Amino acid sequence: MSSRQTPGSSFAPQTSDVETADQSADRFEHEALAVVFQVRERKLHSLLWQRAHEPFAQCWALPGGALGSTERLGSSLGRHLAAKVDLTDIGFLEQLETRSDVDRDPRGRIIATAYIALVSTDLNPTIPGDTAWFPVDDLPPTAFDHASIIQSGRERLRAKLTYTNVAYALAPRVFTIAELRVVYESCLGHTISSTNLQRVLLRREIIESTASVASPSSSGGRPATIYRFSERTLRVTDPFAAFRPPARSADQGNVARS
Amino acid sequence: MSSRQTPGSSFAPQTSDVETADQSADRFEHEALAVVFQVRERKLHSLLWQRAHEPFAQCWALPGGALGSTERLGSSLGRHLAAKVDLTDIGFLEQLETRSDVDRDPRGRIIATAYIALVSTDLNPTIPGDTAWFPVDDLPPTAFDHASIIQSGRERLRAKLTYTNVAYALAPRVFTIAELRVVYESCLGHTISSTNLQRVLLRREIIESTASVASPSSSGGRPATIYRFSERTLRVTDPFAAFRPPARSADQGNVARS
DNA sequence: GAGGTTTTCGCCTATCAGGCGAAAACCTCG
DNA sequence: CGAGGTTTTCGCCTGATAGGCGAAAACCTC
Repeated sequence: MSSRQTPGSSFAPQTSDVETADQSADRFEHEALAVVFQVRERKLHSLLWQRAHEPFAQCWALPGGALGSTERLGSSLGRHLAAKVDLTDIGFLEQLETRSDVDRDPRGRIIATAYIALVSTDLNPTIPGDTAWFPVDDLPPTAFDHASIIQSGRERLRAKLTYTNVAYALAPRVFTIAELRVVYESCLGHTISSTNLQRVLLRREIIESTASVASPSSSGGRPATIYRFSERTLRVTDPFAAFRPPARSADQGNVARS
Repeated sequence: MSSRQTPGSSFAPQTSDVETADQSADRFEHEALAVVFQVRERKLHSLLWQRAHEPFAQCWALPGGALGSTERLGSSLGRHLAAKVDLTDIGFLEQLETRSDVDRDPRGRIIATAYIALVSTDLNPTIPGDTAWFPVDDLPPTAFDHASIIQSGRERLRAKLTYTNVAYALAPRVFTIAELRVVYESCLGHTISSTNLQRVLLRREIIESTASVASPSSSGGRPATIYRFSERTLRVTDPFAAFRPPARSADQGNVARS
């Protein structure tokens, strides 16, 4: 995460000035990669693609591809994903990090910018024969630095679940608390109580109940209320950060005053 | 922050396969940029560099430079910074984001990866004549998309101050609460009480008191205790995220169904 | 020593996460 | 149709944390 370093060592100032960087600039191949997350069978999965040739033949790699000269990284990734998966809509796409290690690719110098993509649990896109979903806790042999990128993605997702409403992109449009609980548990990697999940998300106004209730399953039990996300765009709902700005100006009358 | 987009539109699947991306790959110039933050005179400043030639002549730009073929982005940035500023040590350097807009640079296609660099308040590096510190709230005309990058950096810094100990890279090695307060207020953009600042940082064990006290200033007043940061590497001290793992200290709460 | 200044500490409150158990609302089986 | 089981939902409680306010501490100058 925190890529620290010690530039204390004196770098030899180069003769080339930034102003004249265009004289004979190095150029690099650049690829966009996607860590596509989806919760399947109570586990967080990532979409991988099996390489046919060297290097890393038979190993599994993140989907993505080379950046074209007329496109941005985001749309390049959308293009490559569309060519591989019939994902009509990816609920969330966010830049993760850029890897520039000189030897990260044996074929040569290729810089990679990774994105996080989230797919709703109610989608099951048809994928080519050389791609598959893998539980992030049980990955096959992976190519390049992709395992490390997936790990970065997991941590980012985990953190964002706790202080934003990103889960809207992982959960179906409507859901019960029990269903949403599976999504959160799969991503966070530990159990959470549905009681607390409901309370926190309702208090933060991340989710809201609809009028309808779920048809009770054959196992009996009280039918669950159907909920939906109040907003389907990323919102930071961080009621917990310290050092908040001073209390607002004259606030509107609070009702509950027992 | 949240780079959303709508990949719902159907991308035309391209004929080129990822496997054969090396047939005639596009190559791009790549530059590393630094948003160098320092608190000076109670305001958050950023180090900028005035361009002499077109495009954006006379405008101010982020320091940085072209990536070389044998270096990673991080060390490339260290090299360019060392050539421009005599910063013996930058306390913190973290990748921010990569900009790939096709027309972000009129000279041609240049991809830029921005970093955040933090400089301690007790340093006053000598800088070349064409560089200067500017308050981030009062920036001069800026070049390219650099103003927007600075904005991203501010938000990242602001967020990280509230749930990590990054402030160690902005504050001097030892300090009083009053001095540290200036750092926090400058970055956060609003006043905070020194009482609360001290309590929160002590409880989180981000800072610790030393034996010594400050020599009282001429204005009188009780001499302040000298504090230091307990650690000088990034640590997330987020006592506030929701959905924490169950309190069991014995077993790690895995998703194993109860 | 009196008065002013700055820091530090204790007391208090509000808010939030989270545990626990009871009540609600459904099922199936006898 | 009622008893017992299941799942969801809600209320009550606790503990931890952010933060406001004021008093006490520790220094200065006059």
